[in-house]
Amino acid sequence: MATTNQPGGQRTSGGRMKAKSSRRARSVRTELQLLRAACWLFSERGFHGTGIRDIAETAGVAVSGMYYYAASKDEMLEAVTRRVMDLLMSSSEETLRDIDDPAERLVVLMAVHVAFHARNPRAAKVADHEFQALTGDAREGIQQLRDAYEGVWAETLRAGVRDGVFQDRGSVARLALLQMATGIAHWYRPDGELSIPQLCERFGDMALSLMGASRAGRLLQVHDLTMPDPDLLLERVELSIEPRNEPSHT
Amino acid sequence: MATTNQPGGQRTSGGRMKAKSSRRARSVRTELQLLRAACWLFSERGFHGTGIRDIAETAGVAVSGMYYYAASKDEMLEAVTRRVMDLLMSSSEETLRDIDDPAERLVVLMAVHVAFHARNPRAAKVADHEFQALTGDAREGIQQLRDAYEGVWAETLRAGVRDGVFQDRGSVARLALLQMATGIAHWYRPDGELSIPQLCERFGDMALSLMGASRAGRLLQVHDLTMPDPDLLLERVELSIEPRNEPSHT
DNA sequence: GTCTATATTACGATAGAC
DNA sequence: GTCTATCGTAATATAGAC
Repeated sequence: MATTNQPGGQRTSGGRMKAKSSRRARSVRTELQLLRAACWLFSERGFHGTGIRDIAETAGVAVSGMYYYAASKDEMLEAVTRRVMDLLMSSSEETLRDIDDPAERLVVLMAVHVAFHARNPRAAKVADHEFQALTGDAREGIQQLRDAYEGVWAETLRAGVRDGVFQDRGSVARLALLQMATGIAHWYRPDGELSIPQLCERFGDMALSLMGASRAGRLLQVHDLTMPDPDLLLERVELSIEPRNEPSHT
Repeated sequence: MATTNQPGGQRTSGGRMKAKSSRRARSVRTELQLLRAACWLFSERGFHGTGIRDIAETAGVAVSGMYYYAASKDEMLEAVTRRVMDLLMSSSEETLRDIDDPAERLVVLMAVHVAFHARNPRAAKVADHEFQALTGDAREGIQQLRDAYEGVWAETLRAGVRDGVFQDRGSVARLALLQMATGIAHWYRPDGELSIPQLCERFGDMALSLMGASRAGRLLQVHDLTMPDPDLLLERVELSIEPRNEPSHT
């Protein structure tokens, strides 16, 4: 997860802010603080509602210092969003590995999605709502990531319908499932009535209910299925740029 | 729905932009065009991403002409949002009148919510996502309307749980139900696979499934219940400020 | 790597003529 | 009621010293 920090080291990137052709090394710490500040502020005030002065001040650097790490405000938004989508995708695929049963795949997908959104609400909100402020290639790239992620859900639902485990509720079902879980980023609080594992189970149950999941004429519940280990799950959805506390600079 | 337009007429307001102590009358047509332009642009680019020049140009008036109708950009956002919440609330209450059964109340609430969001996606997006750009009293006022609306849902679910018709899934269920239907504003297209009445029925079924709605040991479906007349429903959710087509000025 | 200082444009809002 | 013209500020981004 940590990037190399050797002088002159070429980073292959893929989610990080663009490497300029500079001979100097970059401070990993500063880069992280900038992304965290951007993540926090974009989620709190929106992309257009956030000024580069706000980001720089929150991160504790001068405005021009920011431009050593990112070529523009847009690039910071892209960096935050791409990290979210990358981790969401990779943690899903990793957790789905070796699971074939459609019902189990659905509750796993839901558990990853729920855990991610509860654990990284700020970053998730940015990726879900602010990414549309991007334009051109950046937006297209993010859109492809989103499509790929939704594709995994679509395949899982289709397989379940084919096997007769799920009712066929069309693509509407996928959109409804994703939307209801994504909303968690807006209201989840660590001191709420449910812990993250409990939230995963409840949303798993709701997903199975919503798809009318049944086997041998009996309705399925999460309780009947094998769930991923909660600790492992929480570890997999850990995102480094999620702001840990309200920044004191503000 | 139409406001009086007599010179010097005092408007009691309640959702409209503030009446200044002006002796001149206001053009209802211009006011509507301004709100429509604001609605369109706020939904497309976000509140902070929209300039007053954009709004004025789209509405076909000079920038200063706008300020004859609204004291600030904030006030326009408040006006749009308040109209959304007012209509959502009033159409729900009207359609719920004389319906006591919790399961029927749930599918009616869902039908109104779905129809509203499919029919007025731009306005709904503004009310759902941009209202947080408001500050102070304006924000508090809108928040109260939202709380009141969610309260109707909460009561309905609680009654259903009390009667043993719904499973108890806590407040999480309410949030999930609202969220999944609200998402319609993001993806619904009039030329999609489902018409609005069909969408209402499908979401009604999903809501019943999600709540595990059953009576006499048999799972409930919308098909088993009385639904409001689709035409009447669509008429009730008609919002005057929803932009009808993409503005040509842009 | 990070800073101070500044260029340049866009923003929200207003004054005052008609 | 709607316009043209403009004010003052804040925005993004860059130049160049250290």
